[in-house]
Formats: sequence, structure tokens, C-alpha cells
Amino acid sequence: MSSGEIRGLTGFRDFFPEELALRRHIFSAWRRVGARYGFMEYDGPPLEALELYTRKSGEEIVGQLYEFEDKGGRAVALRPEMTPTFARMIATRAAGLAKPVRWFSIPQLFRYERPQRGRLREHFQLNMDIVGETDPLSDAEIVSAGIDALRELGLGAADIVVRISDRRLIGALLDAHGISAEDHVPVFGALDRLEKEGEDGVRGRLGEKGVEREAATRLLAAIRLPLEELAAAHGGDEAIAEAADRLSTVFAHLGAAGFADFVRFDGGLVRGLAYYTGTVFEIWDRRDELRAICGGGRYDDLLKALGGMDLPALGFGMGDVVLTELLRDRDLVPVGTRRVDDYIVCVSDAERPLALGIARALRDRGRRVLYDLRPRGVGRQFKAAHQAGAGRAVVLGPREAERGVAVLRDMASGEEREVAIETLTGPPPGEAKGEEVR
RNA sequence: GUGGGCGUAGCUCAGGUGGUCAGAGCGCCAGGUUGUGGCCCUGGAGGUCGCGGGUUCGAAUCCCGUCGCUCACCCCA
Repeated sequence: MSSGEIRGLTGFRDFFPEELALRRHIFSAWRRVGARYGFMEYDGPPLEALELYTRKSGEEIVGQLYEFEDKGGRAVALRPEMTPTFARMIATRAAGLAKPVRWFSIPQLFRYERPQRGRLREHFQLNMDIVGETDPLSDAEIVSAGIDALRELGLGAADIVVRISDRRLIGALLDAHGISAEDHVPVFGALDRLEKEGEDGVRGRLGEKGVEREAATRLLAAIRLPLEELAAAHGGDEAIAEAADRLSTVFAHLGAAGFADFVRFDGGLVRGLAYYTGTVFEIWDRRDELRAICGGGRYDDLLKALGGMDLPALGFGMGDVVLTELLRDRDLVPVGTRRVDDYIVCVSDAERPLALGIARALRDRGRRVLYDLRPRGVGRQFKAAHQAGAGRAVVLGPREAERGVAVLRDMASGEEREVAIETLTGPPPGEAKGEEVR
């Protein structure tokens, strides 16, 4: 790069045609799944009042935000997540919306931090949320939608796994192990280190939080238990039994829906966001080489906290950055599709007016049509047709023009046949759609 | 914010210990082939070797700084 060149900002992407094609491939898969699950698409502003993010997420998040003062002196921020905007939008109409509400969005989100693998300063994220339902069926529904958003792109149970837990369950577990409610959040933070630091490391962190060694060891053993054994291991603890039972129901629903191979209980799963109140889940690649592809959970208190009605809600976010890496890894990126249908080849300049008329007529039928923008040799034109990925060439020359015909050459087989020019310029035959005209 | 690695053509990369080291492949443009593409052959365009400074007779090469990319940490979507 020369010094005079203006580069794109760190952590922001340019989407060249190939990359935009992949992005659109992902978005369209997400939209198909959203539609199948009966979700309506919405969107909100990319710039919001800073307070929308600080009020519930705390001041510490400000360091990670793209935030600044606008010309009117307002503290604003580029949205780092969609949930607050979603909550605000729901709040303004909550009374009039039929519950449960099912909405999804594909916002571009921003975060001011150093880029690294799978994390940039900007990304797109599928957000799907259900508002107004507490039944475990809704938890299973949102997890199913998350799985299908990935299945639609060709990923299967061999590629991805959904780790599911429930803050109510883990909270009850902490209570049972003598950890007071106000310590739950920091303890969640410590437990989150389990995979990175191992049990000894986490025991040390728990010790700093005032959890005794013995208790820490028992706790670490407990969260590794299968869900079915967890309640049994804590005998008469009703809170644990109830939470475990509820989560078991979610798993049962997911099993009934055919997703048993995708899901797994993970008592060590902790989501960073403070507002989760129940089910939490993350989707990871099976090889565990990438960071989480998707994360979400139940946030029953957030809507009320943001000034709206007291409505239960749950949802997830699925980013495009890690997902793109996974699709590339698994060779699930569709290769370049045909760019044009027809390439019109003019043998001499005399056919140019005819070519323009044919091009216009074919384009009116919805066909993708290309022709040289300056006179070139026939060989060059065919080469260009080949490069453009044309399905067929429409050859016009003096010999054909004289007889009112054109030669259609199938670019794959090389077969040629003559057709009357009227069949190209006239109205589409029958009721067939343009794309189907051959 | 901290630390490691890396910056040579549009892309992927060669260029022991400083002395035709400005290169290859792919891609692009053109010609071979003014009525037929893919393959092949030939030619061409394209780089202040990220930028700045220093050492030296001489720096893509060594030193310092800086910017950028990247990986990890922190944190988390």
C-alpha cells in the first residue's frame, strides 16, 4: 500500500462480489429459516443513544463501544447488539402485539476492540427472539430455529453442537453449595474459565471469591454431571429439582423435534451477558477450533428493566464472521454461479442494431444478457462469453440476418441450432416465466 | 490496552551470509485466429520491495522508528 492510499478502517470489511455472494447466501438461508418458523423481519437504527447500552449492561461496556458525541451534544453509540433496540421496539407496541411475538433481524453490529480470529469491529448477526412465552416449548423452539439456521447452510450434527444450560439451575446449584446470591455473577465468571484454565485454575478463582476449596471441588464435580444425575445428587433440593426438570423438558422437546444429536447439557456453560435469567445456550463447531457461532438465552426481566411491559423473552444472536470461517473449513461455500444467460455475438457491426433489440427483448423476459460494448473479433466475443459464464451464445451475422434467423450455441456442449429472430424478440411463449425460456 | 509473527505485482508467493534480486505462477490486456470460446503459443501492462530514518561505495536484504495485517491475552456478539 502506498502512503497516499486511503485504507479501510481496521476491523471493517470490504465485500468484493465473491464475498458479497457468500454473505447473501448466508442471509438468504437465515431469512428462509426465519420465514419457516413464522418470524417477521424487522430492523432498527444502527446508531442509538449511549444510555440504551449503559443502563443495563453497565458502564464497563462503554470501552468496547463505538461511542461519541453527535453534533447536538447527545451521547450516542453504534449498536453493539440488537437486543436493546429490539426490547425498545417491542416495548412501544407491546400492548398491541399478539403474543408470542416472533421477530428476527439481520443487523450490522459494531464493537470497538482489537480484531482477532472470528471477531472484527463490525459484523452481521442473525437475531431471533420470541416474546411473551415462558413454556419450555418456546425454549426448544428458539434453539431449533438456531440449529436450522445452520442446517440450512449445510451444517449437520457432525459439524456443530448446541451446549445448553439454565441459569436457574446453576444458580440453585450455587445456593446449594453455600454461595450467596450476590456472588453468583462473579462465580459464573470464574466457571466460564473452566475450559481455558482447568479445574485448578477455576478453584483458585473461586477461592478469590470466597468459595472454600472443598466447596469448589464439589461444585466443579456437580456441574460436570449429566443433567439426569444432577438433581439426584442433590437429594431434597427442590430448587435444583425444579430447574433440572424444566431443562429436561426442553431437551425432551428438542429430542422429539429430531435434534437429539445436536444438543448437549453443559452445566459449565455461562454466558457473559448479565441479563440472562433462564435457559442459556451456545452453538459451537464440533472440532472446537472456532469460537461460538451462536449464543442466546432467556431474558425474562429485560423488557421491564428497559421501561417496557413485564414480558418474558428469549432469543439468540448468530454472527456471520465465525460462521463464514466454518463454512469455508467445511467446504460449504457455493462456487460461482452463472453470471449471464445469453451472450450476443455480432459478426459484423451491421448486426449491432439487431443485437440491441434482441438484448432488450430477452432482458424484458428476465434473462441475463451481455454483449460486447465495442466491436471485437468473433473469437474474442466467444472468449468473453465463456469468461462471463454464459449459458448460450446468440450469434448474429450477415448470413443469418439476411434470413431472419440467429444461431443459438450452447456454450457447454457446443451444439448450435437456428431459430427465427421473432422467437427471441416476440412475446414470451405461453405463460412461461422469462427464466424458463430456452 | 499487552505480547508474538508477518508486510515484495490484483492474488498466492520465491528472492543463503547486503553486490543484474525487481522475479515466478495465476489473473488481466493483446496477438496467433476479422464466422466460434475452453487447451496451447507469443507479447504486454502492472511493483517508490508498507512508510520514514540510519549503517554502507552499495539495502527488498542489516538496525531503529512508524503504520498496517495477523494470532493470542483482556473482554465478549
